[in-house]
Amino acid sequence: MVELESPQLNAVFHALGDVTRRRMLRQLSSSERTVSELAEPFDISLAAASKHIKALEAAGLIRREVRGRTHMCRLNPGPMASAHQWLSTYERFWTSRLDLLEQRLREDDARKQSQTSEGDKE
Amino acid sequence: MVELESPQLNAVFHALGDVTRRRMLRQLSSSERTVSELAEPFDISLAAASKHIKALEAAGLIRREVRGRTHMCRLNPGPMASAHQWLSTYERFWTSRLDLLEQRLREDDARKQSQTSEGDKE
DNA sequence: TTCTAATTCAACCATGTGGTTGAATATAGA
DNA sequence: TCTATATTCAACCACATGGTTGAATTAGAA
Repeated sequence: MVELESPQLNAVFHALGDVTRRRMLRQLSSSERTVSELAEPFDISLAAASKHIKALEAAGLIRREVRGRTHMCRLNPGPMASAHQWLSTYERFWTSRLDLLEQRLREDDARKQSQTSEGDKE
Repeated sequence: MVELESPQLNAVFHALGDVTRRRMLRQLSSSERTVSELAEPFDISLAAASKHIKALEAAGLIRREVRGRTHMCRLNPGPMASAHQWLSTYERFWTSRLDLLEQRLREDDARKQSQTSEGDKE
């Protein structure tokens, strides 16, 4: 059910590649917040904060519920799970020394059967 | 030991926010490759590929070993582990319904003690 | 209705990004 | 030594990004 297509991942990783936005997510992990509440800790204009929030929303990382004139934002964890899952593919590379040995063997293997049939998708 | 400071995370997430670079990492997960080997599947110039590789290197996601005139690249998993770990902080938000209930309670809690002492760092 | 608060929009700016091409560098091989 | 290969560098371009300011929009509150 978790989507791993590129456009989504692009947006998610891009959104996460900014400290301000990561801090906003951190804020939302304790409770939902309005736009002004999210903007408050930062020394930037409300308009700038609004743009950051739109980036998070575009990546699907947050959801917004308009209540009168205030916009209430809350975390939407799905895309984070996708990113997490994408990274998990590489988990064996950092987990154990044993896996490292295994990897070496697979490398030799791959090296033997020259460059026929590149199964790499993303 | 895993570093979670912002500049590193910025570079890592930024590097991951591009399909070409993610595909390059995918290639490197089966075996180490030279610059030209990494560039081959893409319809871009070698110079462009070289830039992508530099971005991955800057993020610490790959290591390069110069062997004569060829540059051999291999995966460096550490920073991926950092990103993975960063995301893990939010794991409870997507794992179980029970955690979702717990989160609601924490939200109410946070809401009660107004906005005093924002402990949010990133 | 009128004032004020919450948020976005639009225009603008400096800088970054991903791509190009052509030249430069350095090494392997004849 | 001469030539071909592997890679980077430099200059350039179009467009995205993150920021600004000031005006517009919308909805509570008086």
